[in-house]
Amino acid sequence: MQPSSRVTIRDVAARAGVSVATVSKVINDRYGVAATTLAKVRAVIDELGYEASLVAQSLRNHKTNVIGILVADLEPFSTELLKGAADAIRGTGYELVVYSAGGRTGEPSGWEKRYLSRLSGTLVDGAVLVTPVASLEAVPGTPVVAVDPHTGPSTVPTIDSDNLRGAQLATEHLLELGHRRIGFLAGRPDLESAELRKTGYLRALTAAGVPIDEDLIRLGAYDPEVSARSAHELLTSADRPTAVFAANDISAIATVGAAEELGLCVPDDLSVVGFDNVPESALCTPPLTTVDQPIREMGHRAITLLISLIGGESVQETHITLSTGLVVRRSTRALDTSTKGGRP
Amino acid sequence: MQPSSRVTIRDVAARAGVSVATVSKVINDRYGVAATTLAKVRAVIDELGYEASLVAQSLRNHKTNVIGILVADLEPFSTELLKGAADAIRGTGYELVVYSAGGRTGEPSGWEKRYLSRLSGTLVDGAVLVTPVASLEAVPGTPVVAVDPHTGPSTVPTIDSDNLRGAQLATEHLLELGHRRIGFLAGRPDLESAELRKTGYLRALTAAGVPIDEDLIRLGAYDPEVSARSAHELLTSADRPTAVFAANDISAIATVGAAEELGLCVPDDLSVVGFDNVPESALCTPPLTTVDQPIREMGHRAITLLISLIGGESVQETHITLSTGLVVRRSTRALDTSTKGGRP
DNA sequence: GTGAAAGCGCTAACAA
DNA sequence: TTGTTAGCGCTTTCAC
Repeated sequence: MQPSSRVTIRDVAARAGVSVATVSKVINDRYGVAATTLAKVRAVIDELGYEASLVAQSLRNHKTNVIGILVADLEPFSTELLKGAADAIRGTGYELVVYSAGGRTGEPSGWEKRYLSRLSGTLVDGAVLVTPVASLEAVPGTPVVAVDPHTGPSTVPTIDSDNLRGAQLATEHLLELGHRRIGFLAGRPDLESAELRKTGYLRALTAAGVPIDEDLIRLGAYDPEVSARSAHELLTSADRPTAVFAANDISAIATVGAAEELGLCVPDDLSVVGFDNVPESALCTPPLTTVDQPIREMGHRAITLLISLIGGESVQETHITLSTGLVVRRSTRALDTSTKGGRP
Repeated sequence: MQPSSRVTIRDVAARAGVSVATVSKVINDRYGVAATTLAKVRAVIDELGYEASLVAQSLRNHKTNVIGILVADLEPFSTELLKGAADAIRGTGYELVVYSAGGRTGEPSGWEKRYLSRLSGTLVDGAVLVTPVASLEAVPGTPVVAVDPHTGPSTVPTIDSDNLRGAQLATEHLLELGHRRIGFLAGRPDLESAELRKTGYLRALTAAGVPIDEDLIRLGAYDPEVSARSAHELLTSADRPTAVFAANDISAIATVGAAEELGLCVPDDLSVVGFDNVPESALCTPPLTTVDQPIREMGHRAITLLISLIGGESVQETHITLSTGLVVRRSTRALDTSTKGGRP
């Protein structure tokens, strides 16, 4: 008597004394159902609390009105992006489902392709990929947008932020404050975005006529411990930098920590600029001057672009780069030449 | 020639010159396949880049190894919770998929039930519900855990945090600092958690022998504007409070803002305590003293509980309340009777 | 060791 | 207006 398993269209049909086809018509508001039948079927549906199985429907139809977002993991960057995506999806008639690979290592870049194949043509009408490496070629039949693909130019439509320009802004800011010995904590060398940040740093220095000092460039690897170690080396070196530009916020926070340990005061003794990957960067004491990535807007744009693609619209701009800006907070200061840090 | 639609098991079978049944056996590592056949099929699978359709599989099998999290919207609270859930899922063999209703209004509480029915028995083995109102009775056949169900005791297993105790802690903190006129910005009256916070406030006052002044209790409704207005009224009233406890962080931040507008300095002229719903509360200047909800841990516990339930383990504790703590930051201060705020 | 056939829950022709 | 039928992609007996 107790329906331990799910109520199916057949249960409804049997109870209402009609065929499953008729029930299907009722569910989908198709024409050709007598008013009395309609009412009866509706009543039974309510009575049984029937809901059509999304899975069976997707298997049959090939349109699902669901957009998938594939993220490598649910961490600050991706969750921030999700908020933007959620904003964008509102009122579009699409639903959003997020698939998290759970930060699994092991499969270097395979899971996104696997997942996409398993879902495409069935559960989702299109997908947004937020994964470290988006090397996949366009998947046949399923529109895809990659967000911040950390690898070089790809054939899939893309949303990213202007890492190059952001890094230039950061470096120029420090130069304008009078700094000449500016350290750089690099990101992960395998990520395109990290390389762009480095390029921006180098380019700004060169443009200002400041010679590149390789000793001022260390690996931060977006990792708190690696960054702390590198920052420590940097700050205890003979001719230490008076400012540091860190390729992401984790590195920047680690740098502030290292400075404090050495008794250096930020920003009085050392200026620090970070590059936002998470919205919480400002939590740092003192609040960090950072390059601001419009993470939420990236999520927003990814969804709108994808929806156009699904709709079959011919989109001209398929590689969108959103601009970054510098947010000056209390971790940078003009270089006071009288108390300058080098050669104490 | 170009397979515009997805590669199916039939394509593989045809190409390998075997039946679909054989391919299925290969995919699922079933016994009874000759080594040569196995190799050939595997080769074709690789060649064609075939992946089994998750949808078709779930329709057939009834175990999916997928856990669903249903959230009303992707906002700071839910995304924070997701991080905890993602932590918990790691290494369990389950995948996580998040369904967002996109903050749709209109359907007061219907969508969660609808979605759950549409997914259960098919796409997910169980679900975590993070929705304002979790009034649904246990769904037949699908284990469910509700997080922070804002409605009264329900039959479904539950994870929440100790709103009552947290509110008491906050109020006691202010009392210990010498405050007697303590304002309260209430949350949404329709939410159980908000009412508990109010009860905690009242109880602490009563326990301390401080009479309740209804004029000090205003509606904040978890809304920045409503809160700002109420805070303004509170702070411009004849005998204004020297401290305010706000039922959530949004209200608390609005209170600080209102105080600043009136030229009141926090914490010198007014102490403010908030109740965390998001991790960013500390961004406020000055950093807020808040009641800390272990949001991530709630997500974590929800998943582990759900997995036990799916596994059919008999779980004794199905209503778990995680403790809250007070985090004292720079928005509260002992009442200096010489500069006390009332009757200036 | 392999394949034909039934069926998961649903929809869309087409018949009746 | 209604029901019958075929089939979406897959798994699983059960013959061969």
